[in-house]
Amino acid sequence: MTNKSHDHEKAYRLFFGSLANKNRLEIINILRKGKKCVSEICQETGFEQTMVSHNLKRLETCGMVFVEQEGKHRYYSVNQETIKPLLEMIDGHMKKYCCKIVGECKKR
Amino acid sequence: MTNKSHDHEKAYRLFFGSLANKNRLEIINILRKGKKCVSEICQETGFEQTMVSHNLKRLETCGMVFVEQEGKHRYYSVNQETIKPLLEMIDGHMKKYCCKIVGECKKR
DNA sequence: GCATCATATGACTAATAAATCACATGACCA
DNA sequence: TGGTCATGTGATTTATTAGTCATATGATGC
Repeated sequence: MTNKSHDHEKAYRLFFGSLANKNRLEIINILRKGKKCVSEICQETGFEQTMVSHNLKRLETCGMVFVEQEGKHRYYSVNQETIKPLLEMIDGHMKKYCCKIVGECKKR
Repeated sequence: MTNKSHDHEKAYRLFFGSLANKNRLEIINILRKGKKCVSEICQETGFEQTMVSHNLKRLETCGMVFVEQEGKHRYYSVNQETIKPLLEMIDGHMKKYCCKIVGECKKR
């Protein structure tokens, strides 16, 4: 296939992979409640700063969160236009299928 | 935290992880175009049957696809109610951010 | 310009997930 | 009931990803 479709596929993979991770999931769920800077996220989660930064970068790369500098702090917030409704929609799906998923996993 | 919230988190992780993979992404995009059985998917993609089955199982576990038996064949189809609109919404996000994502990746 | 606080980055190791291989099951028909 | 076609499953190997450590950058105030 062309390079373009390869890039395209890679971007999708990166996008989904961004939330296929316990820590990033926790971070984005905190940000859903409102804008936060790195150190606030560290405090709220107990995570290491470097790990939080790495993960925020990934979320930012994928267009899931935006960042703005305020003095020495950098405030992160979820993309309200696309990601907020998307996450809500996924919550809807999960309301229906979460039990099933958990159940199937436990079988193994 | 409780077991319940742990399960919850695990289900989300599994859900997102399901599409964070080149092959499953290709499979679900084929299914978006219509119901297909395993061997048809193999033909269209050139993938091994066992790999396709493993991946379909994962998609099915997450409620992304449904399966129905027809003779010796098993036909898989995307969940029209929740997953179809979800994928369309993500396509919308990607239309805006795909270039950014690809770009950021290439820097490294 | 230097100290310090907040955050980012790169390289490496550790953890996780995916593909493959060998085999099992299940439907159908002779 | 035995053969074969379609698909599923478990175990192992291989590949990918994430977290950590050490260090860099960047803003602020003295």
